[in-house]
Amino acid sequence: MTALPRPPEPILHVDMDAFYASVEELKDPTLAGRPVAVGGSGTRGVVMSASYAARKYGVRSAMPAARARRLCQELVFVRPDFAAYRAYATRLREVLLSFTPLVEPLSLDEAFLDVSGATRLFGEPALIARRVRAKVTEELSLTCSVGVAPNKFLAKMASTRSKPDGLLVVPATGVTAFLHPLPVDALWGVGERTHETLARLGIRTVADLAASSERVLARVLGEQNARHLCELAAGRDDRSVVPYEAPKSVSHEETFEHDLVAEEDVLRELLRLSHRVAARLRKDGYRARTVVLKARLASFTTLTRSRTLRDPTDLASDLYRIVGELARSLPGARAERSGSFRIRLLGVGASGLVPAGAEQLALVRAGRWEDAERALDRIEARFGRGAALPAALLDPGDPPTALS
DNA sequence: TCTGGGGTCCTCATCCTT
DNA sequence: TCTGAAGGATGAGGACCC
Repeated sequence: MTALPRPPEPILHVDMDAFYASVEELKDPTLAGRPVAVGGSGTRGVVMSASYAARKYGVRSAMPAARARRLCQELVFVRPDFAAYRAYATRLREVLLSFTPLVEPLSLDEAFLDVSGATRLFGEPALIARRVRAKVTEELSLTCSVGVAPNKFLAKMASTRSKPDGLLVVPATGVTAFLHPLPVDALWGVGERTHETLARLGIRTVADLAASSERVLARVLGEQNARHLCELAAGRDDRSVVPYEAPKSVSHEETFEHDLVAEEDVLRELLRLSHRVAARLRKDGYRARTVVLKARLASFTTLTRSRTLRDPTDLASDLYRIVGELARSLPGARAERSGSFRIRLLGVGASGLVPAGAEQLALVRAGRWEDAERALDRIEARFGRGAALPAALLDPGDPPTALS
């Protein structure tokens, strides 16, 4: 059997419609058709996902919760349930893998597919896209939008333009006609800042960008960005669909309902975040060489500090020791007790990841800490997060709780 | 208007080694 | 031994994505 030639539009981008909000509507059918926003818990929240009924009022993701409430009085706010979203994402992945093994998840709710090897079995890419949409609806009771195009960037642009519940094919012969009339900020990678910069140069559409000099763009955007944007404006993107990529970093961060002022509060939160990051590293089988502290002050200034270790670690005690030192060295940290150093967000990150098995022979580790933290992992695996905590994270007012 | 959480990638500055 | 250039590693910050 001879292989079929590679089709001119072999890449699909599958994007679920209002994913988190739609899952919430499935969990609670009384929400169906009502304006729903996921996120926005507390006074400092933002909207993570809005149902299409909410979008009619102008509610958008990343919008502050207070503003969303002003736009839509009947808006129903739901706390995010990531366990449910992950469960649906797993089912979505199974559906996509039933068409091709070349599935590259981009986030919980979207993925690229390279279907060039699947046409003999399932037909032309556009037909595969229709089948994917039907099967997603059948298996998950959710809708998705699909873009079909010669490359990943164009497929992504196509799915965005087809939302909600749509399908758009960008033929290899129609790339310029599809791309050039679009506003330049429709391009992947052009956010608010770049949009402003381009507008100052009189660049408003993709056609304007395509007609611009790369040297002029490089002066204002940097060489790499300029080259990248010129490639996109021409519809070129040679990245292939990569089914699995190892993570490059792991982090946890939290914005507090009330700013932290006292040093002991900051350290307690750092300890908690260190345990979450370390548990994640151990669960995924990585150790980190670089430890990162992130702090956002009340002024919204964000500071990051990092330190690279000689020996990689997956222990919270190591992460905590380092982020604690980094926190104490922040400018203004000494003024904490006077109340002038207020922290709205703290984050702990780990990068420079290496597989945990790769350097175990080189390790002479503090055995007791490692044993203790692995015991915490086992208890959490059995009884859920927070079932066991380091003593420093217990509220002194809490009575001891028995596991039942 | 008042800004989440978890990521990736890029730029620029600085330090260190060759 | 000193000096300067080049290049890699590291650290900080910013922009962007969903």
